[in-house]
Amino acid sequence: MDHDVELDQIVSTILSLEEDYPVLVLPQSVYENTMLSSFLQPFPSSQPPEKIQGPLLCTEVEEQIQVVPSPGLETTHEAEASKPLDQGILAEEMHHNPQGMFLNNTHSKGVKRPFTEEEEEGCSRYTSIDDIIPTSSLKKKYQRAQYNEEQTTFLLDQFQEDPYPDFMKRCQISNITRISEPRVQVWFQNRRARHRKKNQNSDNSYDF
Amino acid sequence: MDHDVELDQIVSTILSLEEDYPVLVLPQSVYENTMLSSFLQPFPSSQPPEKIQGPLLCTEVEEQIQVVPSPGLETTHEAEASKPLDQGILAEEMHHNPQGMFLNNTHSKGVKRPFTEEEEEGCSRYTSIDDIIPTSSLKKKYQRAQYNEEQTTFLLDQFQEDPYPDFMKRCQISNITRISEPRVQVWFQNRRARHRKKNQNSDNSYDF
DNA sequence: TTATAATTTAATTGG
DNA sequence: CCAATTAAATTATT
Repeated sequence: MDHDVELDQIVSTILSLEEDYPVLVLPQSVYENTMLSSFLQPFPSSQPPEKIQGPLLCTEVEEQIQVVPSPGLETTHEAEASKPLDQGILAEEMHHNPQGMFLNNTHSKGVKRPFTEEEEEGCSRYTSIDDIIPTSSLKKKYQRAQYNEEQTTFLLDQFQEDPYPDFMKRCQISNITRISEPRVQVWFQNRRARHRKKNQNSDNSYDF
Repeated sequence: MDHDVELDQIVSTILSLEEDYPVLVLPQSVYENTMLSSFLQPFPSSQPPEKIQGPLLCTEVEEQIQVVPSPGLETTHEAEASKPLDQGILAEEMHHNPQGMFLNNTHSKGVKRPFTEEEEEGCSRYTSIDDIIPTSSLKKKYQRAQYNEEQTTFLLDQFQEDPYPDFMKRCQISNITRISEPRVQVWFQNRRARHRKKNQNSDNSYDF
């Protein structure tokens, strides 16, 4: 479980800056029926995800490795901001317009996630050459999340609007879906890879 | 595949200055069994890398994109020197890191590589959602090298000795591993980042 | 088995 | 140089 308190605080802080930032593009139905601000709240708990407890589903964890009691897992996103985060946040960057036109080569626009400890490094699955850690018993279990349909639908929707969400957008998505921001990032990476592979095949398949 | 003839010439030139320069620190076994000079030669081709043809592995490329015939890929490092290399030699400087600390950049020592054309692009921008994610047809293919174990072991060995090899050392490493000098530099950058991330809890992970 | 989450690593971008 | 992020490839889980 990569619960990162520091990152949660940063996410909370950056979410408080929402007003200065372009908001997520939401489905049209949202604008018709609902206030926009209500969609920046998490999914209502009235429809609890089947297997998801916190922001991340842990399929078969809470082994003996789980030591940290994970204080306030359900409310970490709403936790009070306690860090000024006065570095690395430049609200007005606008390298990207909502129509999907990128002004320069990079997709990495807007606010970037600061350097936080995530992915504890000692748990490499692969026997790297320099990792001379013979104790495979300490190896952490491979954790695989599974997102419910509500979450997936929302992610797919956002993917349509912007397959390269910056840190700010990922925080908003995280806040809504209750999926931690790093998992959101991984989801988009995998989604892009899948999209890329699909298009690559379709490019060459027409001459069959 | 960033084959840069001009850079190869520079590499060759600087390698010719080896006598005036400190030599790579090599594993102890080298001193016992082999002449030092023999290790400044490339890895013997008697053990050909499985998928590596030249200095760079191209997993599934050499498609229609590959246009340049890459003249003398295997011997570019030994090419005759033709450029005096009288520019870009600065010994010492201070540099600032985003964490707010000024570090004495004692790593950046010796000869530095002059600017080379890392050119490219001018690629057309994308307009539709499907084209935001670049595919191989639209964009120059992202080429990912993969170094074999012999190369990786040698690089790791050198990293242990000096995580900040200057241009001269990188040329030597390039000459031995048959990995182009820019790739060597990228490898060390990524390696330092990984090392930094692994023990970022320590006081100053910038000190190796 | 496929689908997909997670991990590793080379490469890129911008500062 | 560094931080962050990307693509590519692979591994692991369901």
